[in-house]
Amino acid sequence: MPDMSRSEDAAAVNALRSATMRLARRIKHQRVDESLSPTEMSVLGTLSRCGSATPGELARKEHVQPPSMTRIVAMLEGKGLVRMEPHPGDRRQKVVTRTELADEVLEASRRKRNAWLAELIGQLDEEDWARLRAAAPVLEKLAHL
Amino acid sequence: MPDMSRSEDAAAVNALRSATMRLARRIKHQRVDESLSPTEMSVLGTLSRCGSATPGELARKEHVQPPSMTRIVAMLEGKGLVRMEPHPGDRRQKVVTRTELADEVLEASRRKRNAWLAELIGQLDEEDWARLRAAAPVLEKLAHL
DNA sequence: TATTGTTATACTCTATAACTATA
DNA sequence: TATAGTTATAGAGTATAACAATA
Repeated sequence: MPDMSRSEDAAAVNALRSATMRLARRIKHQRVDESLSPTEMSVLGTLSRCGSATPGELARKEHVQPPSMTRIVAMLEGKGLVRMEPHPGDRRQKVVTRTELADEVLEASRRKRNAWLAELIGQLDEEDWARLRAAAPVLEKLAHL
Repeated sequence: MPDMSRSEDAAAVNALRSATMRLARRIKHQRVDESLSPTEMSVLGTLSRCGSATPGELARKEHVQPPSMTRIVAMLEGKGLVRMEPHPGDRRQKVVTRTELADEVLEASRRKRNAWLAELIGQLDEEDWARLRAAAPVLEKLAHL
């Protein structure tokens, strides 16, 4: 396991943190649909990963309070991006499912952001890109830990 | 230069984008001072990198409208985190400078986030960490392009 | 006349508290 | 009595429009 008492390692952690934050901020600016708030997009992303979910589950996953999720989900439903269905077996709950339109919006968003990032990466040399490519799966692992 | 027509490269770009966004979101949650908004912290970070700046410059760098920056800077001044001085040579403008207290807050924030990230990285094996360490400077380069 | 910064005002997003329906 | 979701209301953060001071 890595030993953070080494100062080069501490410096690498610092570089990683700072670069990740800054890069993420720039990626976030690349929005395909200005009419969807970041959280609304994020909810669609969560639904894409997890399939369907109840409003309560979504609120917990997005770190948002239940009343806020009520509003967000109602907005998404109004835009035709999710469907609300009764929960089978518990009539208090509801099930939120994304529509095909939502998949299209998500795909368009991914495409735009990937294109922007690819453009940026195009300015690196082969060696740097090879290092980045090797680290991509590690970053993914880290993001899911 | 990288060739994005290769599908493995496109997949790596996608992984990079998604992992960066998710990791950044988790780092952002590690806040040392709940009384400072993300943008306020960000302004302090900008002042730390660029030294002093006028409200107009800060508004452009933070992608915020001038009236919003007026409010933010006033808030930071009220908290003793920045000083406002007259601009030498143009009496319309002002110069915003961070205080020593701001440096302390920034340092504490960096420490907390680095510690959190180091903890996460501690769960990787040596090989993964070596890949990540090698990519850190490339990510930095990318974030500043 | 153009530019910098501010004031006044409105909108968006989210939170807390109180309520309804179901378990 | 506890839980899922909603309604009502308030607060934070940002935007646009109109204004003052200076270039």
